[in-house]
Amino acid sequence: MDALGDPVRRRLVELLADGSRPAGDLAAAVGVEFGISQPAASRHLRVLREAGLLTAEADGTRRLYAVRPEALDEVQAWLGGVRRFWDQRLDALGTEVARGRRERGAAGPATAGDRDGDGKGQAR
Amino acid sequence: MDALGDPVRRRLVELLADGSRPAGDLAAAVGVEFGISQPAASRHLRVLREAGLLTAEADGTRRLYAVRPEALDEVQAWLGGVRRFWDQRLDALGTEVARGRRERGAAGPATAGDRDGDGKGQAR
DNA sequence: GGCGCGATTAACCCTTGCGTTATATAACCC
DNA sequence: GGGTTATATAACGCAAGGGTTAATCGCGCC
Repeated sequence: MDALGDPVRRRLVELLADGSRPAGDLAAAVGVEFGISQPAASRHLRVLREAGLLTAEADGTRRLYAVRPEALDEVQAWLGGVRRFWDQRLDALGTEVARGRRERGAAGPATAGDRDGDGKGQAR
Repeated sequence: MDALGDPVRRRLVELLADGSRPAGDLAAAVGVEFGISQPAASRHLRVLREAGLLTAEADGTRRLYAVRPEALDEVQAWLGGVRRFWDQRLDALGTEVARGRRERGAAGPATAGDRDGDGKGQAR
């Protein structure tokens, strides 16, 4: 999660949200968006790889990067741990916010659906 | 989310997961855990506050800190956006995939560097 | 009012991290 | 083999972040 503290790296992960892409592709994207060079992007990829967030698969002369879902599970698990208290508190208020949340495990795999809006009437 | 890139700050958020606590309390906790001084902790709190992750409420001579749930919503939203692709992929294959993936990793945990064949069809 | 305590801010140092340019490695193509 | 392309590494400078100690602010208390 330390690796996600950098906007460039977050962007790289975002770019890989829809599937794997070659390093050069990614480097070009963040290069134009952040104005950084190819080696810089390469090192960001390295950091993400070593942090376990991405995987690199050699494909001829290219390297295909992809996100490692398990890593995202860990992030989500951490987030869930922190949110537990507040979520149940909102529950007690009778809000339906947490209605959709039925994660039974710590890092429930089926997590896509439990995203609700933040329309909580926290009048505080 | 940049603010969460620091382990001390993540720990502070964790400490506030169960409710609000005074600054001195938090400073003592991370102070003993990370071996940092009280002013250092105070500045971390400041960063988190300015990042919108925490709120501070004056209580006499103390300052009660608490997490701001909306901020966590944003993080979760980002995560959801990135996970969309794989989640729907897992959904399509059924939840068994996640379980099967786990069982297949019986020989070795699939958390470290185990890149199992996630035959991803290029969605581009 | 003066004092003590909790907390933040100021001033400063020093390490970390990110950026750059230049160079190395490796696969493909002729 | 020689050249080209794709990616990674090396070497290095510089700005930023985080740590410390010392000083400041605010509030409660005697």
